[in-house]
Amino acid sequence: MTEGGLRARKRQDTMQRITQAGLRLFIDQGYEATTLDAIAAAAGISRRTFFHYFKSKDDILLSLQSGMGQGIAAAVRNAPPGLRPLEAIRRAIIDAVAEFPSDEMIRIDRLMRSSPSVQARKQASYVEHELALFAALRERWPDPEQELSLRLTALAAIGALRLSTERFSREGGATDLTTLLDAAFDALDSGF
Amino acid sequence: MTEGGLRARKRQDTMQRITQAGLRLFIDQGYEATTLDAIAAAAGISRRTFFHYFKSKDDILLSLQSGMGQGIAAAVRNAPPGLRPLEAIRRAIIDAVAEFPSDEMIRIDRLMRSSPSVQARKQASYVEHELALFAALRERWPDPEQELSLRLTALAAIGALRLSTERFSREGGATDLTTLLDAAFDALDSGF
DNA sequence: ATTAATGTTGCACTCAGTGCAATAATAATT
DNA sequence: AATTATTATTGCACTGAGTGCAACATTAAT
Repeated sequence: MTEGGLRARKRQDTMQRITQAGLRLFIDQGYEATTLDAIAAAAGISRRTFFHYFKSKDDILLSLQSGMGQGIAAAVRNAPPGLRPLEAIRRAIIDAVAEFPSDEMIRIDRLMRSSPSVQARKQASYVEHELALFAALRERWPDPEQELSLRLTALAAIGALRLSTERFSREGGATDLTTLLDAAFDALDSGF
Repeated sequence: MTEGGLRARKRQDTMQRITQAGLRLFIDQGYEATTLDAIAAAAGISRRTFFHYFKSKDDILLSLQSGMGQGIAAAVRNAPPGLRPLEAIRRAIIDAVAEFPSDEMIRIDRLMRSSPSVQARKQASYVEHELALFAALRERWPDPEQELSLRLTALAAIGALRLSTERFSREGGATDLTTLLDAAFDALDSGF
């Protein structure tokens, strides 16, 4: 899985340095107040090089959340038979979420809330998650008649994830994220 | 309702000039290729003054869609008794959407899709709509036990609106928006 | 008519992001 | 091991969005 090339290793290393330098500066000085020059300097690269690793300043934060959509979709694809879609998604999401350390999640979410543009792009990334999940659902339960329903299921499920994580980090982790997710999916189960 | 003051009238006038000039330029040259200088010049104001009317270039497009959330929420607040929340919302949304001329809606949506940052902020504005709708639902059906369910109802309903309008403009208006909305709400009615 | 409040503008500035061309580092080839 | 081809890094110069400030103009209030 891990490419042994020197290039790949260096690249991974640099990317991590950027992310860590960015996070530390964001936490210390605030997101908007942190310039790309500062991040690049702290990461030991030039300002210009930064843009070979990230397309924008926002992407530093966004990248930390980006793997989740694919993870959920993959888990749904491999869901055991006999489950309703919503139940398969519920398990996939709860598993995927368990990967992330709570305190980091809270810190990142706090940062995201501090910048309107990041906040907006975060919402857009949820839509990406919806689409990835929907694609997985179509493969697993192929039925042209039910496509709209599946699309809405994906929307509601990612929405449940969004509400739960939002409340989780707003409360500073007071309630267990799994508990919040269970409550949300129970509510979805009982319909509108 | 209409303030007779000269200031207010001038202000409204200028705002409209900006919006129209912006739209025309966006359509002609593309969103990204249109600079604020060009818009300001076309609207007969200075670049600096533009920022007294809009907080950003994105807001020109966003403002065209901004009234809807409040409209839906207001309609829900005044919904006739005896309706389930979802049914009240369905009617409110269908009414609100009927206000907007189809072709303009399609043109604006096309523009929004051309710019990642606008696209992102559009998703964020849907979240605002969700919250406005949720606030209205809480007033109309106050029940602390059901808050989560109402929050998810708002989420799913605005989601249905999002999917429907998205498909509507992607197809260039091939299917009537009301038809798409009815299908989406029917799907929501039958649960997951 | 005078004063107070608000709107408009220009200027100078910061910062994000991009294209380009030169240079340096790694990989592939013989 | 030396050479050649790829790919990464950097500096430079530029565009364009957005902000603070102070001067000036316009509308409103007295």
